[in-house]
This record gives sequence, C-alpha cells and structure tokens, in this order.
Amino acid sequence: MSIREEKKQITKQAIMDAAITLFSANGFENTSIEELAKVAGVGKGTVYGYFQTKKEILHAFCENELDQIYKELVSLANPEAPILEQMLTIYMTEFKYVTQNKEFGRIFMRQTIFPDENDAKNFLKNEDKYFQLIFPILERAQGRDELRKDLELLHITGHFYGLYILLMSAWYSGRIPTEEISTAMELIFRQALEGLQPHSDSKSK
Amino acid sequence: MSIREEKKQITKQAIMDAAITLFSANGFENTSIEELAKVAGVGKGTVYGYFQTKKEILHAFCENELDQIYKELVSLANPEAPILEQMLTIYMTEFKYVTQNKEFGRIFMRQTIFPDENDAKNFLKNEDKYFQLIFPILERAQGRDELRKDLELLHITGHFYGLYILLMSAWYSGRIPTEEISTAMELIFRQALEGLQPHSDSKSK
DNA sequence: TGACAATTTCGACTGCAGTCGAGATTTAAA
DNA sequence: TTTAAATCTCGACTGCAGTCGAAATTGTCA
Repeated sequence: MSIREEKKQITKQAIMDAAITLFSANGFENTSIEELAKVAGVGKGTVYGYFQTKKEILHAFCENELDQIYKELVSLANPEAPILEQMLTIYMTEFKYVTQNKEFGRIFMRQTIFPDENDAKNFLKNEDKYFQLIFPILERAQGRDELRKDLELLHITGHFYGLYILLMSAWYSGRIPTEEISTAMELIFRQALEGLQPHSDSKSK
Repeated sequence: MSIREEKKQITKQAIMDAAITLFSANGFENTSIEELAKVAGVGKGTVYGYFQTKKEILHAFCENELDQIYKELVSLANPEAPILEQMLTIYMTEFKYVTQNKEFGRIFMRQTIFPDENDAKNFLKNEDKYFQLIFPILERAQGRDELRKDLELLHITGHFYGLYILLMSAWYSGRIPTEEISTAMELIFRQALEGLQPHSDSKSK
C-alpha cells in the first residue's frame, strides 16, 4: 500500500475513533465537527474529505457495528426453534442494540427507513444483505411447514420488518415502554404468523 | 377576542401562508427563516415565538392538511366493501397525499414515526385521533366476520399501519417504484389479512 | 535528483437555525 | 386617564454545518 493510502486509512480511523469517543461522551447533537476534527488531529475540511455530512459519520459507525451484530443475530437463534421464537430473538436483539442509545437509534432509523435521495441506494444494498441472512431461516421454516410456501421470502421478511419498524415507532413515541416491547412483539408477530402459516385450522391459542 | 389574540391569529396565519408559498416554490431546505419572516412581514424572532423549530412549521402545515384528509379518507371508503378494499383505499389515498411532495413527505414521516423526545406526546395524540377514525371500520368488519373478534382494534390498526410504513420506506429507498405500490400494498395487506381473518379454511384466493 | 502533476490538508469564510434582551404594544387596576 | 405589569416583536448575535481555494504532501517521469 502506498504511503498515501496508508495515511488515508489512519486518518479515517482517527476520525471514526474521535467520533465514537465524542458522540458517546456528549451525544451527536452536542458534538461539533470542529471539535471532532481537533480530537482526531486533523483540520475541519479534512473530515469532509472522508465523510460528506455529519450524519454520515454516525452512520458509518452504526453500520460497522450492525454488520457485526447481524452475523451474531443469525447465529444466535436456534435454527430448529419455532419460527416465532427465532424471529423474536433476532428482532429483540436488534431492538435492544439500536435503542441502546436513544439518540443514535433515532437518527439511524430515520435515515435507514426514510433515506435521502442520495443515500437511498446505499441503504437498499445494506437492507438486502440483511434480508439475505434471514432468508435461510425462513426457508427452513417453510420446510418444516411453519410458513406458507406460496409466499415470497422477501414478502415474509418484509412483513416482519414492517412490524418491527412499527414497534420501534411505538417505542419512540412513548406508546410502548421498554419493558413491554417483548410482549408486544410476540403478540403482533403471532398475529402476523397466523396469516403466514401454511393453512387453516386453529393451531396456536 | 382581545386585540392581542386577534393579532396573534393574523400573524400566525401570515407565517403559515408564507411557509406554504415559499416551501412550495423553493422547497423546505431552500427556504430560510429570515426569508420566510420577511414574506410574512414579521421579524425573525417573531417566527420563533409561534413555532419552536423550522420543522415544526412544516409540520403544522402538514397536520392541518392531514386533518382534512383523514376525514375525507374515511368517508371515501365504502363502509360495506370488504375490509381489504377499504384499507387499500384509505392507505393508498394517504400514500398519494404524503408522497405528493417527496421532500415534505420524508420530513413528515421521519418526525411522525421517530419523533424527538419533546414532540413525542403530540404525535401520539394525533395518531390516536387517526386510529379512532379507523376503529369503526374495523368494528364493522368484525361484525361481518371479516376480522377476528378476539383481537384488539389497536393491534389490528397497528398491523396495517406497520405495513403501510414499510411500503413508504420501500418507496423512499427506491425498492418499489410508484406504479407498483398499489399492487404491493394489496399483496402485503392480503398476507396480513389471511392471518387476521377469523378462522381457517381457504377463503380468499 | 528535479520538477511538474495529482491528491490531500487546512482553516478562514458563508449562510442559516435558533437565542436573547432591549424596546414596543397591550392589558389590568386604580 | 395613568401607570405598572404582562406579553409580544424585533434584528443583532452566537454557534455550527458545510464550502472553497490556497498551500502542503505525495506520486511520476525525465
């Protein structure tokens, strides 16, 4: 690697490190780019050479972490457990992670769910990567006759994902307190499943 | 009404009018509060006497409109039509309205779904008002045995709402183009319904 | 090695959201 | 009507996100 590229790596990491430190200590809103630049040991303009906006810095950080978490998530769930249980494990873990810091989570969700024109493609790719991790789980569940086989995997994932967003929203607006999220998720996932299940007769109480 | 209150009414309206004019003409981002104040014929500080933030101005405008639309929405749907049809009518109309202006819609959705700490209570109240309009529709559907009676109305509304948000998100991230939204909504609502329907055997194709 | 091109760094600068307190207007009480 | 308190109005001011072009660093080729 050339000197130039090496330095770029180092500088980028320094900015990210400074971001983690300052965002964690003082929050996102209360951290100015100038301050961040100083801590990272670079000029303000340099920061903008690596990231286009302030939000993008936070996002780079979150995505890094999420990438880790996604892989963990999937390995976390017992592949032979009922699909409801697996989905609950996955989405509750994600929920807990994203809401660890309320402010981070809000910015992250806003950007992810309703991205700006320019970022849209990025988020799409990320989401797809995430969905790909979930597909095998759903396929196995289809194999076990826990999910209808005439539905597309994308639509099933989407269904769960939509309900997950709903819960996040309910939490952010204060409709559901933290300690009730788990119950609420089970309830609404079950509601969804009773339509997603292959057929008909009264199965789950 | 006292002179004071009268003047306040007039000023507030002037600000709102200026906002509508400028936001529509130049977009939200490209309109500065100073410009807006000038058009409204007041000082910058005065604007902040009526609205706490710039976003709040847009939001006041949107909510005004939405209030109208909600009432229309509900009267729009044929109360005896199948629940799927009614829900589609309502949510497609809302979708078309909110996405009329992509930028407005995005800001509106971001704030509504993931509100700031301070605004949360406001949005909650609004959402509830909205849900109240939908409840009668669901109740009638329950009466016609189109929806399970053992589910709470709030949970059913929530379910549809969550899927609606999902579609908005899919649209904003470019996953679903405008012309396919309607089909996608029908598909995913049907998916939901097949679990929401009272019982068991194959009913809808 | 020297010298020119390409890239990177920097902080002064611009523009705007939101604050603040001094002054103007309205209300209430005598 | 006078006066003092309450409320409203204003634009200068602060602080920060993001821009820009001049200067510094690195790469390239003779």
